[in-house]
Amino acid sequence: MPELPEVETVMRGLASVLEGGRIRKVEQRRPDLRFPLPERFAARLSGRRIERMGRRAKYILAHLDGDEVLAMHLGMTGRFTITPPRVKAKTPGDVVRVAGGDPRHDHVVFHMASGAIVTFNDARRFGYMDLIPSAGLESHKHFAGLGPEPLSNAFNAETLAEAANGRKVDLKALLLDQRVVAGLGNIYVVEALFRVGLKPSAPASRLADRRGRPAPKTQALVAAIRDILNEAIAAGGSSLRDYRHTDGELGYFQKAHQVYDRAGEPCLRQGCGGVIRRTVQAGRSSFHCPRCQR
DNA sequence: AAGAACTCCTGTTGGC
DNA sequence: TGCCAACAGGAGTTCT
Repeated sequence: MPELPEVETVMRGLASVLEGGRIRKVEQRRPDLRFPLPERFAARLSGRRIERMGRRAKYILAHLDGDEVLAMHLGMTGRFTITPPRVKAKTPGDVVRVAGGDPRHDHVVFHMASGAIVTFNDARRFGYMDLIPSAGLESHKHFAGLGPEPLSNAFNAETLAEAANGRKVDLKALLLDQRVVAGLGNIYVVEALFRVGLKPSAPASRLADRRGRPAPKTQALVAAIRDILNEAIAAGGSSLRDYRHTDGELGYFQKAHQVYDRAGEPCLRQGCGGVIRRTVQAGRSSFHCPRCQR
C-alpha cells in the first residue's frame, strides 16, 4: 500500500510528536507482525529518547539514544494514528478509532512521556518492526541490498541503465525491484512509465544501449520518477482505500493518478483518445495507454 | 543465479 | 440482499 511518498508523509507526521520525545511505555499486544518482534521489545524501548526520525526506502526510522534504530515497515496495511496529549477520549481508545481501523489490529502502542499516544494498526500484518544497532543499519539484512534512494543523486540515468543492462525482466518488474531503486511501488511505477511513454511490459534492457549506457528515454524516466515522487510528497501522499495520515486526514494525491486504477477510462493526454488498459504482470495490476505507451 | 511463482493475512469489492 | 471469488499499494522465500 504505502510507497515512498506515503511513508515519507507518515514519517513526518510521526516526527512532529516523536522527535526529541521520550518513550514512557510500549504495549506489545502480540509476539509478531510479519516477523517476530525483537526479544524484550517493549522493555528495551521504554525510557528511550527518540533523537531523530528518518526514512530509508519504505522504512520509517526512529533513531534512539543508546545507538539503536527502531525500523518500521508498513507493509500493505500498516498505519499509525496519533492521539495528541490532553485529548480526552470518552472511552479508552476512542480518538484513535477515528482513523485507526479495527481495534483488534492495534498491535503496538507507544505511550510518550508527553502524553501523546502513537498506535500501530495493521490488519494484514505485512508490516514489521526491528531494533537494529545504528552502526550496523546499512549492513542489516533488510537494508544491505537496497538500491539508491530515487530522490538522491545516486539514482540517475547512468546507474539505472547499468542496473537494466542485460536484464530479462520487464520495466515494471525492474522498477519494483528494491535493489534497483528503493521506494517505488505499483502505483508510482505505473504512473512514471505513463509519463515517459513506455509500456510496463517493455523489456528493461530498453533503458540501456549495447554498452550499458543510458538509452534516450532513460534520463526522462529518472526525471519522471523524481517529479512524481516529489509531487506526491508535496500533496501529502496518496490516499487509497486504507491509507490515512497519522492525524486521520485523507490525503489527496489519488486525484493526480493518470492511469492507475483507470481501466476503461479515456487517456488523459491531450488529443490521445486512447483507452486505459489493465494488464496483469506477476500477479499485479498494471495500467497503461496502448496509444501513447510503447 | 536470474526470474517467476508462491506465500504470509484480512478486508473490501464486484459480479451473479 | 447475500454469497463468494477476486483483488489489494509489499516483499521474503522457494521453486525452476
